[in-house]
Amino acid sequence: MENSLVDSVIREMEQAFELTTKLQSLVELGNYSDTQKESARMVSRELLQTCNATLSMLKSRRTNVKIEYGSQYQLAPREIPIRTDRRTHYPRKVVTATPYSDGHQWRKYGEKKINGCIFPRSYYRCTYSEDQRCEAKKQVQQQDRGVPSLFLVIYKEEHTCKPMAVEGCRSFEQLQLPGCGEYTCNTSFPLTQVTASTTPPPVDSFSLRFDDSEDSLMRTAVRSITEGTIAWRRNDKGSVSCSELASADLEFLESTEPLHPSLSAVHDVDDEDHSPRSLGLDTDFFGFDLDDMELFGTPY
DNA sequence: CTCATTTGACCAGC
DNA sequence: GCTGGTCAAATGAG
Repeated sequence: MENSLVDSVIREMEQAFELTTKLQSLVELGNYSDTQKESARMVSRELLQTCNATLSMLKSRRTNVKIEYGSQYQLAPREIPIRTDRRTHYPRKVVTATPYSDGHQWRKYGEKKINGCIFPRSYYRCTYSEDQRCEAKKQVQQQDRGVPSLFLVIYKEEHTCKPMAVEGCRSFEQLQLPGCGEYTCNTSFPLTQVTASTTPPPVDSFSLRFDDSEDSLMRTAVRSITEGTIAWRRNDKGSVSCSELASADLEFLESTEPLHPSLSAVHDVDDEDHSPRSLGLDTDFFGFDLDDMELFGTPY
């Protein structure tokens, strides 16, 4: 695809991304039943997922295309820093509600009843263990307690394979919240997915919402962003990307389990009309790292 | 027919 | 001998 056309499609998709986020906010604020809100949430998540997947594909294509000097849509390819996993120590223990959707493909090779546990332990190895000599393995064991069901996942050995795209899987750039635990976060967000095609309004605060699937309550933690904690980058086309948010201490206003699978990271902003709106990034947590007390998930 | 899962057998470490 | 991890034949789904 021609580079300028790719850029045009990217801008349209970014617009769709932003509009979906806006729609999501409107639904949350609107006078709808819980069922209607849940349905809307599901649809908007699907939309954001689709936008994100399309954007990822387009951007990866664009970076491979030589940008012609003087092109109408000349844009420096946005650098999307490839985050290396700091959790390189193995085995790595994770408690998650979604043990089977971690972005990799696994093949089960055994199951064992473990002493003192109600549920058996399942043993998986990477689907590409033979094809690509990938040594990655994991053990999955449902916890005896926990509603909804929680699973202890022990990862052994790092993936060395290059997995094929899995239908329905989200992009795997990780959104990490180092130091999470006791409902207090010291965040360092690689918010590379948050973009806005319009001139950015000033950012006033940053909030995290845990979408509690148990009682459908939205619990919010809000903390003002202090000087120097956020880096909004504008380019000469007026688009903006938030690349990093460092050292914003967050404390949750209400006690809630940190293990629920959905989290929204929302930047509350005021635009020129001083009407609040949000630039959002939703994340499905698929794990809670017991070793590092670290939440991680995938933005979409 | 192919491939993934299931499940009992086997093995190593303690 | 017990326990946890892996193997491999049987089974099932598509």
